[in-house]
Amino acid sequence: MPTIHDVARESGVSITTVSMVLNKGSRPVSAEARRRVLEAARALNYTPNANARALVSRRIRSVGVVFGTNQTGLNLVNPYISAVLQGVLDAATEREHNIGLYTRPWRDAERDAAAFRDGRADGVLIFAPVLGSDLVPGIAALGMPLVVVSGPSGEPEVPYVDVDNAHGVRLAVEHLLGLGHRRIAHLMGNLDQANVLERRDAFCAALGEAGVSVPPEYLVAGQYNEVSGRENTRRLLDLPEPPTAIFAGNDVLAIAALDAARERGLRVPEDLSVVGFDDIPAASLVTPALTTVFQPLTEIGAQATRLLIDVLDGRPADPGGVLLEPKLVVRGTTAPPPPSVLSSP
Amino acid sequence: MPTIHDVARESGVSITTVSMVLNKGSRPVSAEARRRVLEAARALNYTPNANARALVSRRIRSVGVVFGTNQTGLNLVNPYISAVLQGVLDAATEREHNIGLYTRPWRDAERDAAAFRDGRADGVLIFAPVLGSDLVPGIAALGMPLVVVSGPSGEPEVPYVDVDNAHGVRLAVEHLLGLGHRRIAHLMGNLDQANVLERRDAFCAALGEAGVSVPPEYLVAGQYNEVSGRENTRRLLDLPEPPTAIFAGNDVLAIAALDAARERGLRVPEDLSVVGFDDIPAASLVTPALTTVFQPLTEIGAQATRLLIDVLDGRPADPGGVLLEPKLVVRGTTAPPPPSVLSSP
DNA sequence: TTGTATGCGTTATCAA
DNA sequence: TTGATAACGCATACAA
Repeated sequence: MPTIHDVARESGVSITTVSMVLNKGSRPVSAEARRRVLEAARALNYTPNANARALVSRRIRSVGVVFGTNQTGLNLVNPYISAVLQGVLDAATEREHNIGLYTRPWRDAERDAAAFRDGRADGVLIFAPVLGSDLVPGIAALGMPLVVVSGPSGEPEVPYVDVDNAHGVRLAVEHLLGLGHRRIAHLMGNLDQANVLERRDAFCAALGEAGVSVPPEYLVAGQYNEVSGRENTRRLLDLPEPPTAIFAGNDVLAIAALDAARERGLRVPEDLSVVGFDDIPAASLVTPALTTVFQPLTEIGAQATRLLIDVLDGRPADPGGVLLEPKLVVRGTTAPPPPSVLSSP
Repeated sequence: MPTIHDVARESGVSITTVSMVLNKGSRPVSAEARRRVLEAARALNYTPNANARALVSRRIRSVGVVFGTNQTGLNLVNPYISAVLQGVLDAATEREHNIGLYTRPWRDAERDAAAFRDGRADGVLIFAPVLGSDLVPGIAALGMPLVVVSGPSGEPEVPYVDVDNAHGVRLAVEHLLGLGHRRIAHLMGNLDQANVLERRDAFCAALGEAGVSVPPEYLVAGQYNEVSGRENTRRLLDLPEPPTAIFAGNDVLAIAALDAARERGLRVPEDLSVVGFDDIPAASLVTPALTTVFQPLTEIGAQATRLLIDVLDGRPADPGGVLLEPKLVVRGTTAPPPPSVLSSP
């Protein structure tokens, strides 16, 4: 592989000059020297070695991606994750950075945080860290530039980008309330995720303000997957006083709820209304199409990435978090509750 | 950031010894020295700098990912791509390699191939290169280890991993033939992709062997997206003698066909049968659920990655390609053709 | 306008 | 069993 020395020799100049022209350095280079360098570089198919360059410049122009939920590993098939990663990719491309995916499993910050400071990336994006994990403070303490994507960072100095969960939930609940629903249940993911708690609290708050009480059995926790969604929906429908509407913590859960309802012979939206969260591609494919809260996943990934690269470039980031606005997308799974219920005691 | 020198000083040994114990080097180290080094390394939160290491060892334990269709950029939201990338991720994790996503736009090999040899990755995975692109031969000519994912490499020395397209198509066509269909159309993606050509050829061959002729207007090319799928399906349904079954080149096209059929008031599968290809998650979510040809996307990504890392580790890869087996998944969009058609001339 | 020399943090070679 | 020291390929301070 050709090195800067080869280019220098070939073009009859010093390696400094080669470096200067290839890096658009500030120092003056004669037109002739420049021409020769460029020609030689092209002839030799020369590309600077990023590692050598990083070693001296302390910058490699790559952003690292770390997955907060290390237990399960990254799941790109999860449309939520891939949409966010797409945003990261877009922004990184636009700012001329590569992306590095850290694959090494980690357990705790004490032991593993330092591994993310191995020089492969200039800064790190942490995807949806689980609540109570010490990874974020651990990496931050090492002085590694850090931004949290899809979740609060928990640390005042660590910026984060997320959707405004409280606002999104409010949109969903108010929609259901407006249709006349009063018996509204909430299908939740795992309580070790911050967004699950945020959505639950916002759910209770929104209903509370409307003077609607939430029986504890209407709040069902589980996982953000189909199996959990189906089981918990069945549980809900088996209640002596089943809900007339279900607000699911995400679309996967909502789609599972659709399935479970159908299995029970309930028509959606006539007998049961369902609202999701995320607006993943599948939401518009199911029948009837899912009413859901859209969150700008790609934009969340992109903003977090821009924020991180700003920090890397020495532009200080505003402390605190950035909350992007969700949007209610009304489709076919919501309608007024059945009359029988309206007139019941 | 602590360096190997800090660890050496802290533990009272030379950097050579530190390097030896941290890399499980072959040379003997006293138990006492080893203990002290380990202790110091942990106390200092030391992590070896991957760039410095790569510079001398010429190995960084990262695999690069390059997207063959550079025009549109990577689209992770495309479930096809994300499933393959997931497999890459799994295999890289298992073999203790990181993943680097190359984001720089490229045009032609002559100008851009060398950029992938910048030392950030030891070898490169090219995703679905477009037909006629000189990128694969270009990178290969530079001596960079290379494996093509989801597509033929076109070069005898460059290994590739893909699904057995011909077999998959045969499964689909034989299923439709077995149901009694004779008027079968094929919705295609862009003809600049190898798999599109392979599927088309296999389609014609399978029907030909069964003695069924394929009128040219039954072969419609477009793009692998919904808009194209919908338009081309309408075109097909508007034919004087419309098909009774549509074999779509991928699931996105098939789902679009479902939509277009519904729009025309046709019932699926009673009036029209539809078969897809890929078995993306959405395939089982649509109503009725899509009959399709499953391809092991994640496994394709994983095998390609293992192949590449084998090469990097000095284990020579078998030349040629690896073709993984598809599987027919019969769901709700296929049935015998309507009787009126059977009895028509 | 240009070149020489130093150091970035490692691994590996040599000598002890 | 251990320690100097020379690369690795590059950017840059210093010198000319």
